[in-house]
Amino acid sequence: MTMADRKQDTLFVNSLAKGLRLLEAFDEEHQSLGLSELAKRTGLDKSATQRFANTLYQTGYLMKDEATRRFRPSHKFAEMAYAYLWSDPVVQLAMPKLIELSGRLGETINMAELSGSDIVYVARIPCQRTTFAATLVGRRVPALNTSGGRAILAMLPEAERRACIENWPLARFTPETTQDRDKIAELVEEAAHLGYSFSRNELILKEIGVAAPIIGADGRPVAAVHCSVSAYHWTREKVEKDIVPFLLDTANSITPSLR
Amino acid sequence: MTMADRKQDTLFVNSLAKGLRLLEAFDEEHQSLGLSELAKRTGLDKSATQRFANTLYQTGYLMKDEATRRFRPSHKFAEMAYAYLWSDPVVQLAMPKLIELSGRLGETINMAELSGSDIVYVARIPCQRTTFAATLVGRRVPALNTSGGRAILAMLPEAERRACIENWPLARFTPETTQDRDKIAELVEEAAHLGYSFSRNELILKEIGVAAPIIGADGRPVAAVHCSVSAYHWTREKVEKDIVPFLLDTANSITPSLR
DNA sequence: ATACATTGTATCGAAATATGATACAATGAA
DNA sequence: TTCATTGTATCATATTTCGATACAATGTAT
Repeated sequence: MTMADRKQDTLFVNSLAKGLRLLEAFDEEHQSLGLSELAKRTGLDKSATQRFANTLYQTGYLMKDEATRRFRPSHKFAEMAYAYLWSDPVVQLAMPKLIELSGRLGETINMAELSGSDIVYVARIPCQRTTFAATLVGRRVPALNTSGGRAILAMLPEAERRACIENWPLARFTPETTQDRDKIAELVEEAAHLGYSFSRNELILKEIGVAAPIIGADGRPVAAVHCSVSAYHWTREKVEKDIVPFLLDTANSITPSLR
Repeated sequence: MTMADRKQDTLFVNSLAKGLRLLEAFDEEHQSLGLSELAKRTGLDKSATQRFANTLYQTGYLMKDEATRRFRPSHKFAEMAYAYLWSDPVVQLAMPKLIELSGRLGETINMAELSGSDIVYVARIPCQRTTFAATLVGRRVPALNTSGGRAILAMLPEAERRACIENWPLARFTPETTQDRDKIAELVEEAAHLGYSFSRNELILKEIGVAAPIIGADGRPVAAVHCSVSAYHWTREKVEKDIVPFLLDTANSITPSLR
């Protein structure tokens, strides 16, 4: 449905959608925004931006630095995450098992769910050496560039898999981030055979990632458990020996039933 | 500003505010909601609820189970948390230090910020034995019922402190949750002297909590670092000896500068 | 299987609400 | 100081939302 169609749709409240656009204007590069920057980023005119920003401020979604007049996301953003995490049966099931895995391995454990062409981290148990961005829930990363995403992809039917690999966006995080779709196809193929996916230097240099898919009750992959270790201390062989068995075990034990 | 005043305010977009009410309708007791339940909880009529829910669905904020027609929060909720956490200078500063502390103590570490009369957990590093709700970012708990909240309160000026203790809401999580405001005043007083706050059985039975405040550049408390341990393995004395020094050290090292 | 209550979906005229142009104020840079 | 930029306030207009109503689908009790 295009924007024009929505204009006609009497069940679509444009004012709400526009207001939500303001919330989405805040990201890594835009931690705080002034009114005119907000207008630019949302494509709304000055007056509309003013009204929506004010509304979000009054309702507590945005904070306002009275000195600079700039807006920033508020706690409410974090509270919303709670509502989501609490409601997600996979998270409920997984959490204790992820903690256990983290205790056993002593390394960073993540869980991510597929959201469109990205994965979204929904659980993170950091350890020393974990980079800041990798400690925060809700981060979105293109699925094709992560072991987690590729582990999930590997469990999809052949045709679907292929289409995703062709069309989904790629990003570049390090000089080594895989940009070649044929190479990604290979990696996914490999993951389909092994039952887990391996990555190196994709998001951060000298980082090794292993991920195993979590399969839903309908047989489709819903998420991935992911372990991230330093290439200074680990080799692929050592990971396969000391991490993969536990990782697979954990992932397999998290199989959500139909409600 | 009351609802009636807002009606007059041309800078307040009611449609946006109403839409946001739907998002807030989801909490611990309401993981998924049907249209009429949503209407009941938000106080909107059937048609309005229909339009707003549909809009939130179209924009990806709510998921819809096509079988049951019930709505649920989506990943977007978690992504918003990322925007917030990323933008918060205290979180940025604190995260690595919290991880270090967790590594050193081997116990659950949290950080919470004051939000009105509640504290909101913005960072959580769980360990074995951590209960599910205590692993999720964004949880809101009445400040008076937590060591974290009381540690923050203790750093406020006398008069302000007193007013909060008189007026802020209390909840009951266990039979032992402190309900007596005089007792709470005592505990806050103690925290003001010691520089940290101690709790027992407040949120969960057999849980001991210690919390130390983080002071902002303006001298006012902005957050608290919190450590939670089992009363089966720990006593107050042992906590004071083996945990408090490190906790205070960590909290003190997180002092955000003015931008 | 049938009737009934409940919940969700679709439509539309009326009117309240958001619109966005504009003017003004405040800030900060030259 | 002047000028450019950003934020704030106001208002007539018509676009949007409103909410009553009718209809469809679901599930429950008889």
